[in-house]
Amino acid sequence: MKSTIVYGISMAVLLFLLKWLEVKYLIMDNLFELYAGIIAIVFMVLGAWFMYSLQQKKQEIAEKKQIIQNTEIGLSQRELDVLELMSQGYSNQQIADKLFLSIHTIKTHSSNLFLKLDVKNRTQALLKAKELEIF
Amino acid sequence: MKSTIVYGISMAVLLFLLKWLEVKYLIMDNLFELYAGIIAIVFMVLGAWFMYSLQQKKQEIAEKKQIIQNTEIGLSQRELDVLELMSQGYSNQQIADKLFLSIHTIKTHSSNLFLKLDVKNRTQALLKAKELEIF
DNA sequence: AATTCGCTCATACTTTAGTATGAAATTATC
DNA sequence: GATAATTTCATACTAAAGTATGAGCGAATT
Repeated sequence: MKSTIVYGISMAVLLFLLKWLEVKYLIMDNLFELYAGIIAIVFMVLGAWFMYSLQQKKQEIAEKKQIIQNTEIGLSQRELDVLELMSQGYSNQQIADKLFLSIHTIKTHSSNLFLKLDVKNRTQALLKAKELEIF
Repeated sequence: MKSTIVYGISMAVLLFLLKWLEVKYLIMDNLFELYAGIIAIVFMVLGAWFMYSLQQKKQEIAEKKQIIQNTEIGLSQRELDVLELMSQGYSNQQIADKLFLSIHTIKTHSSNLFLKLDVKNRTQALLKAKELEIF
């Protein structure tokens, strides 16, 4: 979508430049180097911009993947909350304090998400979350 | 260093193209669009290439940082061994089995590397190791 | 209305992790 | 060769993590 627009714009700019040159270069032949330089700069920027937008797309695709995998595993919202804090290195007690819950609740969510992720402890859960690109 | 060379080459290419054009465009005026297109393409590629090499440099700098920090923290070989297995989600007992050591030794190394990394538990150690890009 | 699901909390228990301390053997390092 | 750092193991302890089970509540679904 966006790349098509950019392509159209760049083509328009090129044609505009060429037409402008067609009119002018009979009068000022010696300024050709300047025009060539302008074209070079414009398209150098365009090239850089294309590279940039290409990587932006890569990121978007990666983010979409995350969402799909997130929903497929079937972690509930609270389980995701706990997993996120867990992945940041917090203890159960710290997670309980942050979420205003009892440590018992955190342990329940922990055990449940361990089952869903098919892991034995929080370290493995962290690795699995990273592997599945949940965050 | 490398960027200077690339800059020189690109300037040389530009000058070559311009000189070539100077000679030719008296004979074939109507092919100017072609030359402009060639310049555009060449510099588009150059722009993309610059963007690419710019990110390569970023990576190199990051990698150098890793090495410096690795050596500055001063983890011993055994501590690194334990940290590596720890970062792969293994329990102390499993690490002991893999390294043919007692679980007591693993705990000693663990405590020591926690002090050196300034962390409280293995989850935080894992994050720190990732942050410092030890592996 | 009944059922399912997610969230919460609790008790009781087992297992694992982590700390403190000491000590002996090995290996670098000066 | 003496000193310092590393590696290994041990005991004893505290703290945290993890499991099993049950139960109450509310919201959504059938």
